[in-house]
Amino acid sequence: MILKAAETVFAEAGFGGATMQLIADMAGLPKANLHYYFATKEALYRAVVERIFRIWLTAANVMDDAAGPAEGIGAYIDAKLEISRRHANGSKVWASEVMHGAPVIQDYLETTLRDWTAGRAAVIRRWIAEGKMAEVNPEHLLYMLWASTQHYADFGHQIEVLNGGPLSEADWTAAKASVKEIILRGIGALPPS
Amino acid sequence: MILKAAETVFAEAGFGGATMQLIADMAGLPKANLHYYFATKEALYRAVVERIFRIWLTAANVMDDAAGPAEGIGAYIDAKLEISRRHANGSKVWASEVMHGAPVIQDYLETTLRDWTAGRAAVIRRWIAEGKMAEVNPEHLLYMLWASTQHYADFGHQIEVLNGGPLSEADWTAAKASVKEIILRGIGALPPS
DNA sequence: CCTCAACCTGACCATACGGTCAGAAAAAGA
DNA sequence: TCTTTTTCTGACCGTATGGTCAGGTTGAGG
Repeated sequence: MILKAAETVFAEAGFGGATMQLIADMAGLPKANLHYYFATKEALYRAVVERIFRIWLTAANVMDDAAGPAEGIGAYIDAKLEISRRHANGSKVWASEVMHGAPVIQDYLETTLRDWTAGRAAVIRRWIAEGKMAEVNPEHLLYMLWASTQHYADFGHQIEVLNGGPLSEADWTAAKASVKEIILRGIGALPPS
Repeated sequence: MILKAAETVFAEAGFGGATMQLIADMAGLPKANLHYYFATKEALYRAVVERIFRIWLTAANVMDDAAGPAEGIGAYIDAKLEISRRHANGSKVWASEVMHGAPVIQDYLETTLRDWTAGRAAVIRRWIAEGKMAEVNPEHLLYMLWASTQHYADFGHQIEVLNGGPLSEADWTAAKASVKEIILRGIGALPPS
């Protein structure tokens, strides 16, 4: 799987640090063959980023058919942390792309992501109006959800060092519980303990 | 200022994408002169990263002499968001470094950062024991603090696109208020609204 | 068995990059 | 002023990289 190999190399070395030779080696085929499927390094990179963005958006729909914030946002946190765990490399490539000014997926940000964000912000506003949660700024809440979940992928190395090794099953469970507990209580969607 | 120029270029292009020529141009001196002050690209990069780490640690001390979590963690959030605003490039370079496995500052993670983290986790545990906040996992709380504050620097581009332009003074104030409100209420350090 | 298109590959090329170096300016001492 | 040390610079070099290309291999259709 070329895309898988490319994702790994791009995540580990960044776009500039990645070489077609490295990707080819990891995918187990000669470099020239890569150029048969992807004309340029940028084309391959774009394919990787778009693949991640799709996963990202798909998983985001768990928030849709939820009765209230505790259920909807809770499920969203679980889903995003699961992505951080299963697709850590993808998350890193995405983070890298955005950090460098989104040279490749600027249009996605301005269309798909902007629409998605506006939609979910509206849902949150509705929940607030229905008295199901505190009056928090929906956009900043969304940023916080993204930040605290993706952090486990993007800064996974740092977390592993501080944790003294890779996160165990129990560690991941604790992470999910902690993030959900703090945020849900923080937005007044949980009874205060 | 060479370090300033290097920080900008490394932040915008990543280590692999940055070139000594670009940094030299931005600093306004010939490339060969860069190599007079910094023998290799890696040496320059290391200097940039270490500079950021110092800022990062220094600002972290606001949490020290605080009576309780509302005050201490609140001040820490303010300080870290201020860093995200004033040193966005530095934050990006740090994020990039960690994301790629911390090839240069691995030792810092294992010594200074690990010690700092353990110390602050102890403070949080004390606050919990004193009944000043809810029983949350201190480590995961710290990760959440880092994530939700640094996000405004590392993903600043994405936020600006969604915001329809750079964050205004009021936007930054709202960001600080939102993050503090949700987290402080989330850890039971604020009266529930 | 032949044809043709899709798939694959070793060898090659132009370029851009990190780094070097001999020596010029400039500054600091005497 | 002369000497020495530090700072600076244009020109240059070896290498690694993205990309090309002519030709080989494979396999489905007839």
